[in-house]
Amino acid sequence: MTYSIELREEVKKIFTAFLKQKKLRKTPERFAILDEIYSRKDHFDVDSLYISMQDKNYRVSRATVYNTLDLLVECDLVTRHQFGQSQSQYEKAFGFRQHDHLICTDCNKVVEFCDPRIQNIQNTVGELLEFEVIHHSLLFYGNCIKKDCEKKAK
Amino acid sequence: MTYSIELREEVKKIFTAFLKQKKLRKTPERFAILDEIYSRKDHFDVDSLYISMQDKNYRVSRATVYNTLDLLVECDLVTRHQFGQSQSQYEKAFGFRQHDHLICTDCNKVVEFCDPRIQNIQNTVGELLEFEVIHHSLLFYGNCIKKDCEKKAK
DNA sequence: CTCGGTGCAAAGCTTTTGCATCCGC
DNA sequence: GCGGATGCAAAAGCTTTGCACCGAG
Repeated sequence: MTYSIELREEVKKIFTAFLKQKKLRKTPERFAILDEIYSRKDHFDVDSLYISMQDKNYRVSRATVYNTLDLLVECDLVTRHQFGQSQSQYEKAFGFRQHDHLICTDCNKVVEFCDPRIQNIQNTVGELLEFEVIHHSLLFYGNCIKKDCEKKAK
Repeated sequence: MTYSIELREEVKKIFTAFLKQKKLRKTPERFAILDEIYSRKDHFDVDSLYISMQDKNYRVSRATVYNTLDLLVECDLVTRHQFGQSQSQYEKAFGFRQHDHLICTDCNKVVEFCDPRIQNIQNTVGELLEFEVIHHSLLFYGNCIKKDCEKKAK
């Protein structure tokens, strides 16, 4: 759909502007990684992103993936999450409304939700404790009820 | 203060009951680790806990610390947090009201706060998405305003 | 006495770093 | 052409695992 293509063009412009402002180079690797991320629907970890790119015969090193992800997080095109304990999860962040996550501790499924009341809490807390809150992370952990939840074997 | 001692006794009873129920052994190491955790005021990571115990001439291995922490998390006497990206942070969890955290991205200071409205959100979301929410983690990231915040050198 | 728990060190995994080469500017 | 960026592999950090020995039940 054209919407998606327009979005990806806009995202490229934002990244280009960011790189220019930071006096960094517009390398093909950086844009290939950005493109791959925005072609994905969901959360992903570094390794699956890396492997996807290998599969498409676009050879980038893990080091470059990590490096580029840092830049994309810095310019708010990508969000970093810490759902489990081990590796970081990432997610595209532009053009999608802010949301939080519900994690099933049995099947590890991640479901998104959105509740405007979080903003109120953020405002209250920031004011009360004299903090300027930039962003937040709200995770609910629990179990799917009557859903296709299959407990993962340990 | 006596309160604290009573609390620690109660915590030991809970852990003992948990171990019994799970048919696990009540080893001195396990209780030494529990005791060390409940003598601490704040959040801590595995390594600082390990070092504290070495300093007090109580020799436990890192493996035992990890193992015991897993048990303590399982029986809800300890909470595991993922504030940054690297290692897990832990915190005693019994006898202290549930709270969430505000993290300064400049100086890494962690401040606690408590807002009952989170419970409402949890209820709504759980009902709406048919999840049984067991626990949550709400993190606000931002900067201290007019406080003793010193940007950490990179 | 049994077998779960511990300590130690080695292995595992994710992420970072060093260095030679490459290429955007 | 210069200096930043990449790729590769090696190193670093946190956590887990394997194995022999120890000690709680």
